[in-house]
Amino acid sequence: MKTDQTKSPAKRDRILDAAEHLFAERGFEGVTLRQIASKAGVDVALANYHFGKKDALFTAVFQRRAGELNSRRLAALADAKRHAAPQTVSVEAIVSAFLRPLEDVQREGDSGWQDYLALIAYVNNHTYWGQRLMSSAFDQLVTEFIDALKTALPHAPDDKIYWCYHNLSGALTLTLARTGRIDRLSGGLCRSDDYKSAYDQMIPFMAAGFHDVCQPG
Amino acid sequence: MKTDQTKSPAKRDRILDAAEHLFAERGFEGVTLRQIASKAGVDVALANYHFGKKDALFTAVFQRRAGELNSRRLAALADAKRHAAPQTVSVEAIVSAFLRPLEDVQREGDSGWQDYLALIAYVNNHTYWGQRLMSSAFDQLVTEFIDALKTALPHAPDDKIYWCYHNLSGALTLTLARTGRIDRLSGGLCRSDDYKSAYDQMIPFMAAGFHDVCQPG
DNA sequence: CCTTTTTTTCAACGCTTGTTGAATACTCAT
DNA sequence: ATGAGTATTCAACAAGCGTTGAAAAAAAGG
Repeated sequence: MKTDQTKSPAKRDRILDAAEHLFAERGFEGVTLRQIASKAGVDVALANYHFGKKDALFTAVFQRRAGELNSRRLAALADAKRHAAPQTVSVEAIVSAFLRPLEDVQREGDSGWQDYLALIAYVNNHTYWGQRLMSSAFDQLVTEFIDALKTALPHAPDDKIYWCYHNLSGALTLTLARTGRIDRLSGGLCRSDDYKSAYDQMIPFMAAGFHDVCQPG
Repeated sequence: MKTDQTKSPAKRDRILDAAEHLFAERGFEGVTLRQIASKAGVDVALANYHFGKKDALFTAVFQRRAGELNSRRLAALADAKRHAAPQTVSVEAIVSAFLRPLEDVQREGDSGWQDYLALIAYVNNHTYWGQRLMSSAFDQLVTEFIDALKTALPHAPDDKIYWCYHNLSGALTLTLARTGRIDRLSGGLCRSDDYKSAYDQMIPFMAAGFHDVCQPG
């Protein structure tokens, strides 16, 4: 059997799932291969057989779901453009296309997606080697969304668009991390795992911020 | 000599400085005590003598500057209230009081403050044990700012206030992390270490978001 | 100057880590 | 059934980890 992706046995995926969960919770150096193997119910050496070094396993986990996430977001952006035609798509619709696919995948029940999104948060905030992974996986997609924002805000200078996207990305990252901090601060009134409420308020919040910062005056 | 805080020798502080820098860059498990000792120019065992276990060293680093930061922010908030009196202080002034002290300490040249703020970003995004540190150091301060926001937005339900603060906190956290991602996305147009630009746009952005989400209708 | 206390280094401990090569179990086409 | 190819385990390695107790150096006190 050649390295056939479709016929890969279950244990390979169990390793990816276990690594996804643990890496998202405790970071790259915070997890040992033995913890991953134990959670996956396999021997330590198996991770090395399938993925090589620990770095490569982390990269494999990070890239596994990136393609599908990008597809869903691009489809949402295309939908928004189609619905708006022949007018240009609004900032709110662009932000919504950026965020709602995240809510969708989390709502489909697969807890792996929740782990994956938390892993994105970890990588995105990581100074040292996280940015290489972020760029390779998401730069192309982000550029498409930023281009759409430039079209929706034709009077805005580019640097303001980027800074506004930075705000959006930061707030989103903290949401994906699900740290439980808002639960504690609010005395249980808000919950970190309540994605719907998070996005329901984040979309108009960000749209208002974009418009205020990027207004012509 | 009893444990006299004021007469502590220089090597103790050098350990804190080195740990601050390395922990902020690579996280708790990503740094070894030997790396810290090497950067500080001392023996490995000295960290243990002064601070005990590795966890305690991390906690000491995190708490070292928390008090002064809280003082500066509280003073800024009090200033804003005084200037607004007898009217209530605006959302924009509250957000500004929350953010500008960060710009101040970074501008004073001490590179340790930059490391410390990046360390806050690391801890704030850490699911597993970061929240205990965040709460013990900053919950009281944040509650004061949120109370001020509730006063400035009397018609807003509490949960919306908390979600809006979550957005602010997330964007700020990504700023403090200085990952260099905005530099890459913008092709050098924006720079992660340009705090002034970051806050100049973040303050009106966040104020607009608060007002939009929390408006009565 | 001698004694006491604090600071710093030295040397090493026991343990865990990522990684590997060889041995075993499994899969499946013929 | 057999045998080639893949998947998985086993056992162990060298390296590096956090931590420690005792020795040495420095500082303080009278």
